[in-house]
Amino acid sequence: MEFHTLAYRKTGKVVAQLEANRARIMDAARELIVEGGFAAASVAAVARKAGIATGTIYRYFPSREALLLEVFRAVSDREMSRLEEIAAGPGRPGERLRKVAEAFVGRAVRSARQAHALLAEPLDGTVAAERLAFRRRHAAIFERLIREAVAAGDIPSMNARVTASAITGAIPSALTLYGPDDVPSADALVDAVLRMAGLDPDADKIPLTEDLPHDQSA
Amino acid sequence: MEFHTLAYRKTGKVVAQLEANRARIMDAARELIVEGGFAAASVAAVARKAGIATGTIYRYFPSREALLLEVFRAVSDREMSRLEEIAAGPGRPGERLRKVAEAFVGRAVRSARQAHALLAEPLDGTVAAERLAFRRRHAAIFERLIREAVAAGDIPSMNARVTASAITGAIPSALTLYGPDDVPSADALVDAVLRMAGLDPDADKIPLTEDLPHDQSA
DNA sequence: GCAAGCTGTGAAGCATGGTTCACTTCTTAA
DNA sequence: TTAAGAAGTGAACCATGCTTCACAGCTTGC
Repeated sequence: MEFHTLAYRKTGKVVAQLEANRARIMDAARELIVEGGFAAASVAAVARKAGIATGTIYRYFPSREALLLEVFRAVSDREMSRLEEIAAGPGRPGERLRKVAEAFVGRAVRSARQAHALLAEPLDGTVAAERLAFRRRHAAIFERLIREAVAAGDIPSMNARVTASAITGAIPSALTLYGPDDVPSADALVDAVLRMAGLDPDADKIPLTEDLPHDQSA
Repeated sequence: MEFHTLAYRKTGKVVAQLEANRARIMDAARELIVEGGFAAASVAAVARKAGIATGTIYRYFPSREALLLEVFRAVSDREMSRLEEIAAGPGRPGERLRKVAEAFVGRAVRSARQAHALLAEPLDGTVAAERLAFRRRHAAIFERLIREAVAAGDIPSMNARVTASAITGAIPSALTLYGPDDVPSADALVDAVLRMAGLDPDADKIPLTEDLPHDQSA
């Protein structure tokens, strides 16, 4: 048995370079997905956009599927944590419900193509399962808020789970039914969502005296 | 120039046979789609299920795409005309709105897998465009009813198009979010849809002349 | 029965696009 | 400077699945 000298060891510079490359690949994939859907994000196209050879992709990701999955997760996690933050924030449940709906709709309207890719673009395999999970997290946020709002007496009693999953589908549908370039009024959509949740969309447009800052119930 | 005798001409029996084969191919495709989604309806699989050779498919349809498109159209047209019939029927707009929602939801719940394939299954190409058209027809039905209901004073003023496209997505979402085997309560879903359209779901359960509003402002 | 014309066949052809791998290029430590 | 080890390369490989086509088999009119 002989001791080999280690002629090579990753140094900080190389590690940074590798991480940068990984990020560049993910960026390239994300841009392609946003521009042309998942189908446009072929391995060859991603490599070209990232300025590397196709084979190099496989130094960073075990498969195309894994790459797309990671991109999807990164984007959707960012979106989701924002909504969860609002949902957990201060204010009456009904109020927070409105804020979450506004944030969801507003974000989706502002970056319509990304929202389309995230929510409506046809896709398959593991990524499809991930999207389902993503939408369920959406639904879970609304479901929880609806339960709280019912308990607080802000809205009438209803099936929270069904209403939440309906809302979760209503928003993407309204945004995408007429294409990513013909996006509807965000306000009108938020109003529709609030009605479905049993809230009066006009309730806070005329500021009422009843705005007691109720401690956030959890 | 010479006249050739016509040694062969399609007879009624043959024509009937051809039509039967065509129908058998479409049936096979439809069943495969319902069972396993569009991906499961490969040309080879359809041929096997129909009891013919793969090449024979192409005697009846110019391409796989065309076959799937025709199957999709046949199924969705049947669904759609039922809804349009109800929408055009008698009764107040709000009443018809409720009936359409009930029919849509009820039908989808009863044949959950078919509804899933029709509404949520990932697909691509021409069929994707056809589904969009299908969903737009759904939305158009609701949009028209909402306009009528607003005009009749049954519901408050709202953006009819946005509300309609939201409803159109809400129903499939609620039905599919937890898989085709865990279908939610149809009643709860109809209630949610009615609330979004500004109707009180309980309005006709207890036949009051004047419904006392829920005290929903705290 | 026979020839013309149509339908059925399924293996081969082909397109697409993910994946691999032998090779080159680069980085590091001595 | 040199050698070990790692990263980059891209053409070839391969899997999937739609489509074609030369041929066999059937139906019809005479």
